[in-house]
Amino acid sequence: MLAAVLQVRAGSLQVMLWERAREPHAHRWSLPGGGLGDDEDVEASIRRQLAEKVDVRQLSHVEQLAVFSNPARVPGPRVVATAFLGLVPSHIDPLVPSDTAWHPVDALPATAFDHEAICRRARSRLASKLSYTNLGFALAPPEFTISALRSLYSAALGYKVSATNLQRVLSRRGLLEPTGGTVQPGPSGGRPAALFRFVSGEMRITDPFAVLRPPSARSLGP
Amino acid sequence: MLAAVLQVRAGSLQVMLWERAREPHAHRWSLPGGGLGDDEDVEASIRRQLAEKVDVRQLSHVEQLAVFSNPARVPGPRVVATAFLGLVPSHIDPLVPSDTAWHPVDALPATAFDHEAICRRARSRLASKLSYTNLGFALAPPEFTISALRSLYSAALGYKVSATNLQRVLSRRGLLEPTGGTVQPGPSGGRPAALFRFVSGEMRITDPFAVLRPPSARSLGP
DNA sequence: CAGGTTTTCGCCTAACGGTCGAAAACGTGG
DNA sequence: CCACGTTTTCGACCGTTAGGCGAAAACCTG
Repeated sequence: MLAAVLQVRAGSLQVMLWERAREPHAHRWSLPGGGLGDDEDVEASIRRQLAEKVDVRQLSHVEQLAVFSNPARVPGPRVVATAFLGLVPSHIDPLVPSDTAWHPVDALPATAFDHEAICRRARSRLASKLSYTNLGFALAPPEFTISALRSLYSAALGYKVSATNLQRVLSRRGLLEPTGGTVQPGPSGGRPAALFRFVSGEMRITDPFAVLRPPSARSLGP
Repeated sequence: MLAAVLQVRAGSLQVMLWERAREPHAHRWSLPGGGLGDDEDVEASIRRQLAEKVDVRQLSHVEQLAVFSNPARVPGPRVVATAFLGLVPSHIDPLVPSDTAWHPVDALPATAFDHEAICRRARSRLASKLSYTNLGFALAPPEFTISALRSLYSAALGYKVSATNLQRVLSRRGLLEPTGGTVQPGPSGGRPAALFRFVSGEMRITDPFAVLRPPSARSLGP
């Protein structure tokens, strides 16, 4: 039971790690996690484990990633880890214990065990799902401007995206909705930016390729 | 450690199940699987378990599906199951033990535990991946006609697909290649069908939405 | 009010998928 | 051996989508 909790912080995608005090792998950085209790499923368990590090109500999304089970992944007796991906919206700054800190995913410190591989999997899962789902809602605050959303996507994906296209694509899929409000421009001026929200907090997938879908089941309405 | 092994047989997507002889859930149908050994990872383990049912060399694809961990999913002490999706190409008819048989996924017999839910997950994963990867290679024989491929896709997806479109889409993505050979028409006549193959046996994904991809990283060639 | 900045919007083009119908290439029956 | 049915293949057309660009809108400062 391990979780890579990701958040866009200061313009880069970061992961929550804690520094191990004891062997094995003392002073290396490790993903939060722990053992499975008798009366809980893995989802409940990872939420319980994460509660020791952050307020779990701040987690906007949690999903299974994969099972890591190499017999040599940790020294000593074999430990099978079910890895999770967790997301925190960018407007929140969770209070974390003193042994815990955020690290940019493309500049990780020395990590324990196979946790770097798990982080890579989490990044890649997030990047994929940003493209064909509305998972962006889990990274973004309730309301945001298009340029703010653009920087979130850029940070999470690792490359620049076009604000024009981002807005058009998400709108056409029916995922984005204007709130009506606007935001005051910065000290350097500029047109006030309009505020948007994601239309629902549930996960919705836009079927990647309609390829061979029956005409009735097309992705969206007008 | 459980696997839903799927194959298109007689025009429908079917799953390999074995009939339980003993309690609990005697006479109900169950997915093959078993416990994890000390010196193997979960992939190796599920292949070892499946070897008791089929020749594992006939498995064209195996991947992790999800962890099923509801404390009440099986009676008695809690069992956490890592579920897998396995695929067998349609030209093979594996020899299976006498307690084992294939069942159409949309007409399952009485199943044991939560195995029906696992089958549903396997179906849905297969359907998704057929749309945005070249996973079709794992369902199809080495060479096939477009209409044969069309019926494979139709069976696996659960709805009719267009042969014209299937060929164009797969070709455009660079996944399909003509072998040059043709097939004799049936007794009722018709133009001889050309033979095709998938260009490589490895898994390749066609990125769903280029949405915000840098121009360089576009999906395909010329 | 002129110049700079940021956001928004419309237009153009290329690519993709859905559909249709014609043409190709075979068999069969008269 | 020729007309007909059958099956596959291919080209054409159309609507939708995404990428890119540039103009216009709306604000700031000096």
